[in-house]
Amino acid sequence: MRMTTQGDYALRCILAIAYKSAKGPVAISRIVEEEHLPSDYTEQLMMKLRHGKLVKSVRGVKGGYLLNRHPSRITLKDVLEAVEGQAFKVICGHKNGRKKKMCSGECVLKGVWMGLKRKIDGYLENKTIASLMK
Amino acid sequence: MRMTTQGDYALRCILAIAYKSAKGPVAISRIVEEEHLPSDYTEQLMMKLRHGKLVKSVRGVKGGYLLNRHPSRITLKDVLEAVEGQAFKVICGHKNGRKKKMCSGECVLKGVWMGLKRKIDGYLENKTIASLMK
DNA sequence: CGATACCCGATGTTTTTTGTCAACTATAAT
DNA sequence: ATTATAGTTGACAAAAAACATCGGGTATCG
Repeated sequence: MRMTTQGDYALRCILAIAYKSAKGPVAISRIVEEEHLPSDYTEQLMMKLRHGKLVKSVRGVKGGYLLNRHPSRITLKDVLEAVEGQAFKVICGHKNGRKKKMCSGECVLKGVWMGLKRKIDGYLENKTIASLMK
Repeated sequence: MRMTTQGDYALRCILAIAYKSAKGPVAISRIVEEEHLPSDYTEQLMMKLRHGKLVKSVRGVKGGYLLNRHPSRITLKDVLEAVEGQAFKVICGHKNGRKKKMCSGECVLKGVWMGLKRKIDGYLENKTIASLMK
């Protein structure tokens, strides 16, 4: 099990915007410089955050990104889901010949993994961008 | 964030051995058939479990694997660490030009990720093979 | 000795993750 | 209006991780 840099990057971006958007939109170029992130990749992530309604964009000169709601109403889970689909993906199953066969109800492990997922989701739901800013 | 099939497979194997080793060692061939796992790959995983001292092997005809300690003393974390190094790997950092620069102390996110790691490890430490057998 | 089953290193394939590129559109400032 | 800035979009490429296979070994039982 491992985390992805995607999630880490996305959180850095959101956090940077939360801190610096008081006087207008924050441009990707600025985030990228200050956080030392790969610029085109970051752009993609910002797109996902926008599609996930976590940020809104302003185009043109002086443009950039703003948070779409108050930092206290954006959880880490929201951010990770926006860029990764799910904060934690359970892949419980095995190959049976050629086709993948997912676990059925009787599978003990499925329960374990889902329990873990709940734990992880719970942790991430209870941390907001605002809570990281203190 | 996602889990790996490796971890899932390894747990299935350990569980299968726990259930079936009463009358002697359990062969990989048997586990592989009953659990529908890829056989050579499973062999690799069993090797890792052996190096991690979770199982012991018996060679030759009628050979196979046995648990190296009581199911109640093998946690899921033990198993995952044996095959994956760490149950949950934190990759907190970013590229700065060419060289990777890891987070320093001031990094807020590092704390978040480490907190999550603790949560995950805790969950996995508190589940034993025995507890899955009920 | 022969059949079984673990041992082990090397190699190959697939998928996911990470990163790059180029052409486009909207906006502000001049 | 023109130009520079900055987001939009989709396709592509590289790297890493995960998943899997292969082949030649060694130990043990019958």
